[in-house]
Amino acid sequence: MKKPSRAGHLDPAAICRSSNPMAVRELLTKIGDKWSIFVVLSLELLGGRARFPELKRAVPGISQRILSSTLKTLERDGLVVRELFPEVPPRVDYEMTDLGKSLLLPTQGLVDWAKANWEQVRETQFRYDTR
Amino acid sequence: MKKPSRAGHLDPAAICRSSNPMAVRELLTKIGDKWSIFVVLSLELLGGRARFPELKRAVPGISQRILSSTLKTLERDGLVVRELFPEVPPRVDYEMTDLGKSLLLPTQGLVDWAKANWEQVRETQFRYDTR
DNA sequence: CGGTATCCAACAGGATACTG
DNA sequence: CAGTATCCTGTTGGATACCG
Repeated sequence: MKKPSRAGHLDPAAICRSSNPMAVRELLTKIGDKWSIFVVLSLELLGGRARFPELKRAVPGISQRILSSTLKTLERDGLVVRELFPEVPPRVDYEMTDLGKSLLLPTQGLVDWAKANWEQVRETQFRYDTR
Repeated sequence: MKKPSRAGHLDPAAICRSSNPMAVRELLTKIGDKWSIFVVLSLELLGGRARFPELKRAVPGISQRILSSTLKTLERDGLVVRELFPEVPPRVDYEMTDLGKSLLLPTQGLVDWAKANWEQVRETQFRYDTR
């Protein structure tokens, strides 16, 4: 397990040097898309394992096509696993992997930040726009 | 200051309930775009304050137009401040705000995750693609 | 049920040229 | 110097219809 970075002081140089910075951007682009975070969080909310229509209900507003492609990307990345039961009608379970669950933890950091500061961001935007 | 969330167990329900979940997605979409993170990190790397061409040099590959619009968005969000010196030729300084700096901290969590797990993600992708 | 195929609108962002 | 204007392309994602 990786230990959480000690707070206090942050070294942006270390951030930029750490492995390849592209990984960071790719990760952010990936989980920063319109639905991934919600799908991951909803799947965890459903106990870490759920069927397609359960997920669809748990993520209001998502279309079938987007849920499908989002899950495929998550599966490709190893964050969820897909299990097909060859029944009629077919049934598919999606389950969080340990890797997927491990991503929830740092995500929490951003959630906390958004929770703590988003209102201020909105106000700043408003002031900027109404100048 | 917000205290880092205690590890051990994570409550996704809390994540989903925390303020509005839209804030989280908007934040991720924002910093998950192609250049924002690099601009923010580079600005911090340059000591938290820099001029336009310094930033441009510090972020290889970014175009003038994109750097400009990225900075404008960051300014609108209150993550950086823009200071114009009415000289000829004009000169503009960009500086990180405390809010902007505070975002670096949770970002570090994702950086750590990417550093620790990205190779595994790539391998998983490769295996998925070559099936 | 759990998708894929097709079509389309919106937007991000790159190249280039121009301006106060 | 520090942008903006214009043009253009690729990608994201929404709607709908069809398939095994």
